[in-house]
Amino acid sequence: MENLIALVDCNNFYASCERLFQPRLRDRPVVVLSNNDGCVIARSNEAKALGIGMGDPWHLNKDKFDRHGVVVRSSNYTLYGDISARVVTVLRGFTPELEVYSIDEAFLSFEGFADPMAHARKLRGTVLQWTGIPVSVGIAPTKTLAKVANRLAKKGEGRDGVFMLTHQHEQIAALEKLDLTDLWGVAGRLAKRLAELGIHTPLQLRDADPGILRQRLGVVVQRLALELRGTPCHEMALSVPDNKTILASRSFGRAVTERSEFEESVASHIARAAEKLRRQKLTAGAVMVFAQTNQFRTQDRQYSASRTIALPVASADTLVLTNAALRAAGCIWREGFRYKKAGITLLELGSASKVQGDLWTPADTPRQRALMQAMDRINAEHGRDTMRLAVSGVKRGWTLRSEQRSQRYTTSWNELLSVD
DNA sequence: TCTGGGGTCCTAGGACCC
DNA sequence: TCTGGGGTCCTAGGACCC
Repeated sequence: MENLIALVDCNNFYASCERLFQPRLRDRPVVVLSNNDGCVIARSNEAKALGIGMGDPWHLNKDKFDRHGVVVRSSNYTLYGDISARVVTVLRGFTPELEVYSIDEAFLSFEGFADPMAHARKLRGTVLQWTGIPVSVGIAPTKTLAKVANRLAKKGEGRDGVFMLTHQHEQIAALEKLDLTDLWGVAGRLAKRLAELGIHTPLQLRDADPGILRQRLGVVVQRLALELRGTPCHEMALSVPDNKTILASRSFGRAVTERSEFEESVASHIARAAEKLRRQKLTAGAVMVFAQTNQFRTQDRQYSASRTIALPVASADTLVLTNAALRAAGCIWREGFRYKKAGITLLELGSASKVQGDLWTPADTPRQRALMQAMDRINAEHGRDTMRLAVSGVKRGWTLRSEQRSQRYTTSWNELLSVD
């Protein structure tokens, strides 16, 4: 069987974690609350049966929870992260290729296994035995179909929490049981736009013309439809990529009107974000601060704003340059109305281009040498190994920012290159 | 009074450049 | 100096996921 993917999903993960160490919570409705005990983010099956919804605010439901004897827990992410790692360790024993998709889900390549169902059942039993966490397994040729299979496994289709969708007729039968918004990647807005195109069911989406989907709704929806047909569009990501953003945010919990209090909050959030950044051994290319008013107070005028400050940052062997800078350095030249890039591997990194440090060695021109010397000089002045050359909109002018004090230097290109 | 926090990817549109 | 077309860069925002 080619390209079989298993999605392993922990059942009611946070609630299951709480139960591990509190046996008295077994068979009782359990909910786990978000950071500030604001709203429900996990529910045991018993809690779901009481009609408690994902995201239900606690302060509006306290009475109901009391009435039904619901056990309410604050979240403990350290604990959940630890148990998640244990589950992943067990899963690694069942496949050579695994993608950790979220704290409670992983995609496993089941390619080449003689009896995937038996393998999955064994996996499920082992995870439960070794970690105490119940999981469901969905198996299919694509990630999107594996999600579908997993969903049905949770609903009791298949056997022992395992459900497989290998044949087309099975896939079609499965899709007939779902709504559009049950699909991975379809929420309310998209469902509405699909409906405008006359697509109301997962099966209709599966059989829609991919070219028209692409044209009308974008590449994401096109991929989704192809995946539903069994054509993989999402590769397995075997290693965990570096974060592209790190966010530290909190709701205030009450109205903040004093500037000083606001500033204090911003400072502490930035400190927390920076801690995460250092723990992951990353550097930041920019800092963004945002704030918004309480969207639930619809009687109030709403406001939101954000500011971003670019930081000049690069690892020791990487320079971050814009194309304009490369062009100026003679690495990119113009031919007619076309630009050509000379022997450079340009990796798109956000909207800047990331250029490997050895770029300068093979293509060594006087202009490039001058640029490097100029940058060296400025770096030396500010005690940095590397710096970013940012191109401002000033005519024939370039803005350099040192990392140290975010100072700005505006100078002409020729002035920059006049190295003494 | 109290309504989460942390992510990813894609697209549209304007400024700017040559 | 004018011209037009096309590319890049940047920002904001939408949409979705867990």
